Amino acid sequence: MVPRVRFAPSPTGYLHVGGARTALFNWLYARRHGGAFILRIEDTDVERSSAEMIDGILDGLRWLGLDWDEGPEVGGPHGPYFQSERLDRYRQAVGRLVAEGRAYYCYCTPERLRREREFAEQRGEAWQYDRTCLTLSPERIAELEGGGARRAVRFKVPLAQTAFDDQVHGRIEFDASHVEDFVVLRSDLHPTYHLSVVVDDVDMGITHVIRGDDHISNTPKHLLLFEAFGAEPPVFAHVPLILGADKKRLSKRHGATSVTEYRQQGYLPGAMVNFLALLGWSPGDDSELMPVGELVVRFSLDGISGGNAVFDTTKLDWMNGQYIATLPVEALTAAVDPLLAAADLAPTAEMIAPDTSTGGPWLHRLLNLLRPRAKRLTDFVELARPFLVETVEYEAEAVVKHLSSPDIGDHVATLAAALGTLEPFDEAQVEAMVRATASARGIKAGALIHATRVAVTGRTTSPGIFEVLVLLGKTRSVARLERLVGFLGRRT
RNA sequence: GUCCCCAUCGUCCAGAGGCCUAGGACGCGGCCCUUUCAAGGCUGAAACCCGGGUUCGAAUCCCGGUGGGGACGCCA
Repeated sequence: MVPRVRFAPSPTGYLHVGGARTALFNWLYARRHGGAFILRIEDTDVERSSAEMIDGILDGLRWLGLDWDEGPEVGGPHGPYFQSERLDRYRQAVGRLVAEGRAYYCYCTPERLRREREFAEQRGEAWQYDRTCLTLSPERIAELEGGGARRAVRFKVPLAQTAFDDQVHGRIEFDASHVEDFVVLRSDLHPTYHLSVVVDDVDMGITHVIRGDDHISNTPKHLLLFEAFGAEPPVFAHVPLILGADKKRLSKRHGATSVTEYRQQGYLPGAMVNFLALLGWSPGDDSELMPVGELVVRFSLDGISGGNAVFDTTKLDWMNGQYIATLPVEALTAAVDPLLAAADLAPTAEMIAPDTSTGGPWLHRLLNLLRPRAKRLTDFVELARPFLVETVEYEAEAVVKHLSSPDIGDHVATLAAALGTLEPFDEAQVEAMVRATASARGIKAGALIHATRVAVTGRTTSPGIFEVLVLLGKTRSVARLERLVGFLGRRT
């Protein structure tokens, strides 16, 4: 049997990291077993759904690389994949339930039900629908209908014991007496969630339902509906929830919760996928860094753990750094380029021109130098700034820390002169010259190096200074050293 | 309140009766490398929620407690 799984988001918000992980698990399962990953939009709540949210969710999935086999934009044999376009189907299914006596019309007003619930809550009790409308006399019904009363449809929950073998929790049993006669069709003729999921899962031939833990208590309702429709229920796997640092359900107040935000913050989709996969799942050994292809091969439902997981971005940062470290330089350049442009640091044509003598475009060499120092793509902007501006700004701290010695200007001037005639201008030669100059002037190499760093980057920190000098090239390096000499001269 | 799920280092996971003196990763401390910052290497501190069972033997099985989470809508 070819597995068919689905991700069924409700477009009432952006793609949440919890939703993204649910989608990922479904996708991994489908790809692992050569099955189909179906995307279905649960937009039956017209009040809260919007086209903008749908686009956001689709974008988020695409960014993560979770492609769907059936669903919006790609279509498929079981469409439509928007629940808002399947209303007739739901009404038909409900009609069948009513005809078979498995469901009944309910004329109770939402106000009355709400009051009942509030009373019960005040008494510290749970309240279940009292089945008022199950036993209405034909006369009373005629009266209500004649009066134009709005009616919803409720499922008549049978006296039963429901049970299922959850793939992550094992056997879970529920007594249906704890389930009230829930509404399946609202008075505005829109189906409720419970009805539409089951109808669609049956229609779309879903074999495995992988969803959040919060749906465990809904499962009995769904099981009852599958039974009422005479359909075989799918296999269920309820994955634990993602919590914030305070162990509360992850929400806005914990910081970024949508994948779009993480994208904007400079995270790589591969890192995000790897990180999310490890939240609540493990391959069974100590593997951590697994590209998506490996995740696909190793994914299994029984590797999903039962407890909730705290979303800790510290580890995500580390993982992102690992992915940045190994990203092909072309891809890295493409990812960083728009960020540089946005910061008014757009690389020039010469910077990206192929350079056979040095093994690659100048920009590639720069990014490779910066790479181990970046945790997020956005870090590259500040890291690269000194290399992409014409004149660097000297940070006050750097000036105080490394340019206080009275003779430092002379030392730098000497170095500038020496480097100006250096040939070839490569790392070994530059290093030898810097050290020789320091030695000849009777100062520590470190002192000269620090001053040089301030001259060429304006900062106290940078990649290795010899690499930096070579990358900048002789002309620019010397010019920057000389400019510092001028700066110091003016200062004193 | 009722029902359900869960419970190993601060965090994410490994562990499915003896392999556990409880392993890995992030983070944190130290050391090394070193011109700075990173990266990298080595290393240290850090946990089986509590109480009863079962068993020759329990982190692993059972029961209870406690704690955390979830669900109880004409939301999904």
